[in-house]
Amino acid sequence: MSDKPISIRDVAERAGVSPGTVSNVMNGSKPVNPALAERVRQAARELGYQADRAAALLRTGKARIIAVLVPDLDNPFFTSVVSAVETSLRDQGYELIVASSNGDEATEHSRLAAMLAWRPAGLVVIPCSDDFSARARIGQAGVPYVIADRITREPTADTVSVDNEDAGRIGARHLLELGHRNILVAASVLTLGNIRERCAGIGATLERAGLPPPVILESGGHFELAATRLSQWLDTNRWPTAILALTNFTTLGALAALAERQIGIPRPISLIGFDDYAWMRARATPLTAIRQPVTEIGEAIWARLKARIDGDASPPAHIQLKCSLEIRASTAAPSVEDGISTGAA
Amino acid sequence: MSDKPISIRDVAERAGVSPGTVSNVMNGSKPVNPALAERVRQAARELGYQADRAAALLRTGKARIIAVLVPDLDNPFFTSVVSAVETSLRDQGYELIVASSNGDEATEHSRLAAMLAWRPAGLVVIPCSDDFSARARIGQAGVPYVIADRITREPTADTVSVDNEDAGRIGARHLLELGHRNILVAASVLTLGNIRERCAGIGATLERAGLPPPVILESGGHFELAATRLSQWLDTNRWPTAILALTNFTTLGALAALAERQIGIPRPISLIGFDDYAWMRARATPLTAIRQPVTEIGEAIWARLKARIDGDASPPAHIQLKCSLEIRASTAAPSVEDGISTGAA
DNA sequence: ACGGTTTTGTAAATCGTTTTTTCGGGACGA
DNA sequence: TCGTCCCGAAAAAACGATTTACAAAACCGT
Repeated sequence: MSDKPISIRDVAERAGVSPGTVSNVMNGSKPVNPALAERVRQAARELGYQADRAAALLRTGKARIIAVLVPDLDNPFFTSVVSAVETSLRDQGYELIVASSNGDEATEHSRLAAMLAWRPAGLVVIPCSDDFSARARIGQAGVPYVIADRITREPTADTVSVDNEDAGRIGARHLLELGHRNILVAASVLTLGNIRERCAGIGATLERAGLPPPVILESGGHFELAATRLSQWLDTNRWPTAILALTNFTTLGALAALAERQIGIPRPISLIGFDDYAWMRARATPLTAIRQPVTEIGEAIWARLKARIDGDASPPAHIQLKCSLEIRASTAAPSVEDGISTGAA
Repeated sequence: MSDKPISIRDVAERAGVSPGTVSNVMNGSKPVNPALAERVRQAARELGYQADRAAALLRTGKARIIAVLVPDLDNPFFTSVVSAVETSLRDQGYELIVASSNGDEATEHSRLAAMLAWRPAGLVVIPCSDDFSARARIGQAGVPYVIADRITREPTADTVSVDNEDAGRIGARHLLELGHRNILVAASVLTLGNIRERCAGIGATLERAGLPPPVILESGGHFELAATRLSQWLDTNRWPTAILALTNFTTLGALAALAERQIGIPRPISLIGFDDYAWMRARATPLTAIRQPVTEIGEAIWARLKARIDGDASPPAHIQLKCSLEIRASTAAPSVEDGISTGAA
């Protein structure tokens, strides 16, 4: 419709001042006469002036943009983190640009490069693999960044994640207290540090109770894969009395496998899910779940990133938030014939 | 680390050419001597040059940015659309900036204004209400845009949505064929055009079968609200033989209400869900569902938007994609005492 | 009243790219 | 051989905001 977007010049002309003054009024970088300022604001309002952010960015070199790179935009955990970050940013005049690496390292590199070309003020990345090789590229660009979720103690960068070992511990402890001794851990992919840490937490808890390490089934990244792997496993092994899922997709995989075989929950098999979504509650037997505090994760990411953007130069922080156990109906003491009915640990 | 990002000048100097030539090599806007071009490319590679997109944007006036505004980044339907769009954009050198209006009209306005300040090449918006008042603002900015999902035949803009009436019809027809005569429709909010259209499709189908209009329960936007409203309704009314949910949240609400009361599915109550997610399948009784083709929606949005960006000036198109019915175990003929066991329509 | 300091707004430089214009040399025709 | 045309590359202008440098005016104390 309107062919020419209105520039600062138009506003200046209308208010009878110079462009520089308009800029000062809008950003408050220099004091200006209140009367003039009002005239400028008036003119800006009348024309519907919106500063061209590209021009501002070019001059100042700092965009009010935060780039977020996640492995998968269809995974509700990742999107909920994005959502939480977006909520935090919103009021502070920042914009969010997102991209998905699709779990692919090459894509991760190229998407990262593309986003960095905008010279964003900050970067949030959930890497798609453990050795986050794109790190070098970020460092070179000199952009403040926070690594979330997957990598927990990168020495050169801030990280925000949950306390994965503890998450494993609380799940394992709960099952142990119920009397379970034969636990199957449904892990997604063991090449991911956070998954390994969750396993470690489980293993340590079992060991302290004088039990052998748990059976860990690496069931893959997506739902379908997890479902078939778990199905196969159940068909070829003696059933456990409990399954402990380590991601939301493996939780779904376990549910699917159990449902397909018409295996009851919590008997003969108890199930602990990971993450906490509405669909876990909207069931005949609501799922006991290890809840990650997604909102707090988002807030922590933004708090850290904002501090860095504002010049904080303290050594890299490694924030770990605690998961909580939401106890519901999908876990119970094992049936007598299955469980070794010694009391709780 | 490296304090100064490398500019086109650095590349030009290293290759012994002028900045303009470098630009021509990179964008292919003008032919250059192959030997020179290679030297330039070499230099660019060595320095790791990445054009500053802000500067490019300032000059050309068109950013390779697509802005997406959705009502809620925690609703998997919206994020799956975002994801599908992102996938389509990725290879074409566009970036995605997202914002959530949180279902709030004021926020919708302000977020929209903020995003438009980047002068994006295109805009995708899922409005948070029917009378999409922010439309004027977009028109003024002269940015090509596509309205998705909620508004189906805005006269002045391209729209992409599903064929909501048909979605209602296929759900109703399925239930009718099974013999259901007492159907509860779990709508979210009737102020939304797409929901009203789905209801209309259901109503029309029932009417054609000589049946009275269905009971429509407006159960609200989030899961919790839907769950309590449905619970209350079930406690105070005679039970239907089937529930037809019109959004993924109301599907969850219905599941929760039924589970809480230990009401069986599909008997005494059948349930049709809306959208199709893994959690609908990973159940003892997998859910019959009306599936929206999210990937196709995303692709259609991008196709339309890309055409507009490239100058297509044809009259506004209103693309409607068909939903499909995924028949699973949650629907069955009503029990004899409940259903009027006349054959299918 | 005067010199000096502090405000207050303007003019101009600047950011890094793209694009238009200019320029120089080689090719071609007469 | 000279003039013209053409081509490829360099030079310069432009984009729109911010910011520095600067000029003018106001203000201060002695």
